[in-house]
Amino acid sequence: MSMSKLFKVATWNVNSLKVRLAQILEWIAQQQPNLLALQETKLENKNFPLQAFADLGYQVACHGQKIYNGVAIISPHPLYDIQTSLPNDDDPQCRILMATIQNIRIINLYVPNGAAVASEKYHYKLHWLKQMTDYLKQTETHYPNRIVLGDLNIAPDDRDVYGPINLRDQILISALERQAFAQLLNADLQDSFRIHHTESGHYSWWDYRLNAFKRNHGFRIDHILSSRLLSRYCAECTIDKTVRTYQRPSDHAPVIACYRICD
DNA sequence: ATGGTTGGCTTCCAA
Repeated sequence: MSMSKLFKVATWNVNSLKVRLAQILEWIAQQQPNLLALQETKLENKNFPLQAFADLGYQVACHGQKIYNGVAIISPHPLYDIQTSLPNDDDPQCRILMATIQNIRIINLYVPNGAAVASEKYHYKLHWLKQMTDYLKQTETHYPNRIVLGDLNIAPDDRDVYGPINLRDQILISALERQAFAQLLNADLQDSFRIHHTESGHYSWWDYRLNAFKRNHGFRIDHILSSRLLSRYCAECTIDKTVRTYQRPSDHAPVIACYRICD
């Protein structure tokens, strides 16, 4: 008889770790994830509150800068082979953090937002995604157990956005972005949320403006993608929408996936 | 109709 345990993985764009620290610590204490990937920490590594996480039994790998961006991986397990950029990449923006945990290669991404279709930032986003996709395809066979997660800043199809007709071809849902997302999935990755849910209306981000959360005007842009081998063991994937109702919330809610892995 | 909110350490930029 083979024994398995649940390995709980989460991703959360916290929009400033400093502002959200108490919420994050409380959430970890409640959820006890085996892995939490954070984006938009907006914090230099030297200012990361390591001790607060150590007090909960968690260790941290972080890759941050002042004002913008910043990613971190929080886990009770040892973190191996940490990488903070793609090979031969000189991008000064802190958007990538990779580590191996429990024999699973974890790739935490804060994909560029893109600002507006056809803008300079939009082209940077598409170029960035192309570089990442090429890397993921090149390294596909090295990591049969792989999870790519984070704020991917793309709503993959019309089920993932509140007003697909009115918002057609806007940022986060434009045809080229969706094409880039599909290319990313071609690197042996499956959308864990869509393994378990096929219906529309589930979102992970709601704009702070215009009562978007109250009206459920959201986008599903935060994702947990896993290699096909690992996807077979994905038991569930949910979005913790309650977090968005907290006082002074991040504009994103955490996405959680659980995998049955062998002892 | 193209609105308005949040975070950072700015006199605006990014989301």
